[in-house]
Amino acid sequence: MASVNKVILIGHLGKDPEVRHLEGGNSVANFTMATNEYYKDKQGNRVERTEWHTVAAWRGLAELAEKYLRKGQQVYVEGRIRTRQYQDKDNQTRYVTEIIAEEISLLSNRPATDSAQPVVAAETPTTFRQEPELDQLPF
Amino acid sequence: MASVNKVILIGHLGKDPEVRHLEGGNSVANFTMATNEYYKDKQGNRVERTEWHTVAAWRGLAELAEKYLRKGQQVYVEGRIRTRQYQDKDNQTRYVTEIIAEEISLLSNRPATDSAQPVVAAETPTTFRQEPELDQLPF
Amino acid sequence: MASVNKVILIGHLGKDPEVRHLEGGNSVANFTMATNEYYKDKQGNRVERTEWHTVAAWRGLAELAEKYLRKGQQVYVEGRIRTRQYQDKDNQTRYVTEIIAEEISLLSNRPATDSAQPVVAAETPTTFRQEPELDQLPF
Amino acid sequence: MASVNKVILIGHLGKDPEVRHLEGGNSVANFTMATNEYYKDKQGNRVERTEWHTVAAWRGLAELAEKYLRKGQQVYVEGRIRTRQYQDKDNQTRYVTEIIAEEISLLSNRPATDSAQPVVAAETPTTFRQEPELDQLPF
DNA sequence: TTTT
DNA sequence: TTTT
Repeated sequence: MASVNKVILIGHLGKDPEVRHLEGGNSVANFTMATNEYYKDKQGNRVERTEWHTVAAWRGLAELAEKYLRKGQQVYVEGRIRTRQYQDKDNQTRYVTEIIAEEISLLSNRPATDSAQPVVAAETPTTFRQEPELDQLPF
Repeated sequence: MASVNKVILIGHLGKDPEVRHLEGGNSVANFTMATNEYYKDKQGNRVERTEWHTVAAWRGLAELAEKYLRKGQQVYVEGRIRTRQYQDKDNQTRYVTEIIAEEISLLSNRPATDSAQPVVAAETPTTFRQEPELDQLPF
Repeated sequence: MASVNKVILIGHLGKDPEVRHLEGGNSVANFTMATNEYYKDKQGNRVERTEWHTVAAWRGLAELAEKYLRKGQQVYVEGRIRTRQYQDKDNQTRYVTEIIAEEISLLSNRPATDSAQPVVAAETPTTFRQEPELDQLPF
Repeated sequence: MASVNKVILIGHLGKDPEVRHLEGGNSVANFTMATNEYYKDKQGNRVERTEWHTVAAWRGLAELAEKYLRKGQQVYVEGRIRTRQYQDKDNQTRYVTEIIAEEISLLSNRPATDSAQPVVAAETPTTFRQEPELDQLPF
């Protein structure tokens, strides 16, 4: 029977997306997002913990991410968890967990202070969805 | 800026889907789903409350709902809330709130006792997504 | 077996919360939230549709809503769908669907232009959860 | 402003939960869950990919997980992503990503074939929530 | 590396 | 009745 693997994040981009164009014609944009948790320590002091998420946007979403996302923006990301394994330089198996984005929405328009111009014009679309891939079609 | 309107339901179908074919070529399947809440009343007794949800699946999803969903099945539905208004027979404005399905997954294969044959063959797809409509494309 | 009834909304408040104090000591805050959908009509024009959601926050969340939420703010609301029935003035049964809030987060600090002072100080908490009720405890 | 870090999984347990009792009185249950994706490869063949998720349930949820969860059961898990770093035996920094469970619901009652008796009696609660911790209280 |  |  079916399963569900869904992630919903709201946070700020830690850096501008980095886009790579792969052999075979695919492209992927990677960026990081911060979410914050707060708790009180044993002395009752407010403590903040930042969780950093690595997001990967493929194909059409990669291009939209490259065009519209900038460091510091507040975004909503919906996607799924994927853990890849690879061999490190010592030939040991390592794992990296990423969020594969399926939908990205802009929640704020404010770019990072070191980004020059306003990112998004007023009439710009603010929700982007991954076009359905073969692997999302019923079969 | 963007907004989000998302519903996630897991429950059992209250009846087989009813499909209507609209003028203009569109079709829509309607069914109901029950979710349950439990609480303790003031005497400490366990009380169960059933919430009934009306789900509408359009176009391609309507056909899949008609084909694969049966009363009693446990399903996962992801969608959005939509409230429509209409005039009742006394010409008063009334409102009805529905869940517009965007994804439906089968979590159990058990049909209602009054449904004759097994609903889903082993090799049947168990997750269905609405094909993207014009209103889901970035523009 | 268990069921799930979950709603996630991101949108702007249509009005300040209205708080009622019920006999029995309970309080409830009601407010509306807008979410927007876009689609292209048959002529290819961009059309916007606004969906209005009625949110109810009970007890502790009611007080936090009253204190921190204002018309125009962008908020994240997580909750569940509840449809109540009541008798209208002609003694006919009517239904109203609400979102019972379980978590509310402030995504923007900007109050409506007609709200006088800044709503939230820098050090203000920005995520509020409903304290667990009897009906949320395992039993 | 606030952020959101939410994960929703539906899948089957890969093994019985393993519970550790930590110094300081805390306990944690770890288990794995599988979710499946399907896609068609370039030859048009149906391919299945299994994603394995590591779930950690703390304190009260750990005890409930130990008592009610078994290999093979279908569960709904709601939680948040957490990546921890640690030093491996070669003193290199490594990362591991887990889902910290906040709610667990039983969707099926079927234990793994190698588990002896039925896991859950008919009247057993089937939804478990983490009791709110200090770090979940508004402050 | 974000944000308040 | 919100927002861009």
